[in-house]
Amino acid sequence: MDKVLVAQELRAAGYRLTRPRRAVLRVVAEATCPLTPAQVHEQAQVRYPQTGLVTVYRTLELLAGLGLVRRIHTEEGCHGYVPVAMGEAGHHLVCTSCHQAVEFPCTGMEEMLADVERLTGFSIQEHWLELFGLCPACQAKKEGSGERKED
Amino acid sequence: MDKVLVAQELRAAGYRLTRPRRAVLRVVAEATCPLTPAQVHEQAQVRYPQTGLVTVYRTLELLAGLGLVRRIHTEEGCHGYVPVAMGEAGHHLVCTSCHQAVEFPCTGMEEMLADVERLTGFSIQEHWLELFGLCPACQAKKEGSGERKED
DNA sequence: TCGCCAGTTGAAAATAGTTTTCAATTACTG
DNA sequence: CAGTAATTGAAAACTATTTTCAACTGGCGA
Repeated sequence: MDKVLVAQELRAAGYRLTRPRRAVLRVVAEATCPLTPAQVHEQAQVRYPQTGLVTVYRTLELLAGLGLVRRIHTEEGCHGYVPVAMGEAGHHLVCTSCHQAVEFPCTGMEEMLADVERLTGFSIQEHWLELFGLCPACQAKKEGSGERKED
Repeated sequence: MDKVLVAQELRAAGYRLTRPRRAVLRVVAEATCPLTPAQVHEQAQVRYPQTGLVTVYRTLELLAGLGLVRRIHTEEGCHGYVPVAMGEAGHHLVCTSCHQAVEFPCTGMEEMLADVERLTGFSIQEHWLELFGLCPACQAKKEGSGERKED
């Protein structure tokens, strides 16, 4: 998700492009794993030190409402935000060791949903799939350094 | 999930079977949709009025640790608990109108996971799939009474 | 360019959710 | 039935989030 584009969308929706918003925007856009509001705040202050935590909350809510970032729930840290590109279609694959999150090609989901609709009579509106596992780097790390670490 | 069996497992794990625990146990066992700690507390007080909220938290944590109830995250209400039977394998299908949650037959998940592992190099440990939609009853309700309601 | 002014901000206070502390209570054992 | 350690509830402590409000500022029009 390009930060400039996001900024334009903000403007287009009639919101001002302020310094703290820029900072928050950029932090989330560059995130590679879900960030809590507190983490976003900390990062945002690197770019614009006066940034207040309250503004971070407000901005994240705003961006989420516009669909420019995605709010997700994870086991540790209940509220997390990721760039839309990462959260699109409600899928993500999270490394349980380094916490990086990546998108993944999701094959066969349509059929599965159709099956479930057929079998249960529900009409499905949305789905949300999270996979947890070890990324290639962390797998290598564990094998390399003696199996012992459990994070 | 049979409440009696859960009670036995608790005992087997070396914990006492107290009145407030019984109450919490039973409430969660009979739940048909995810309950927040506060909701569990409210329900538990019907069965044992002195039940304290603190004990509810402690008991839910205990039961979750033993794998007797499952802690899940939903959009509204971040922490929710459901009977294991309902949360097994990390799937559930929730009605966005009446909030009932049901299990569903999950076809093709194995292959999908295998595909994702092949394509990303991750080794997947766990998955978690939530589907949101309208149950048959709520679909009928909406059609019947003039399309207007949005919950 | 300058000034206006509604949208936006940060600090502090308020609220909500969860955990810790601790003395009193209670389920289980003998 | 008594002893005792696990468990409890109330209150206090924390943490996360939202609201309030006076001060500030981005972007428009002159």
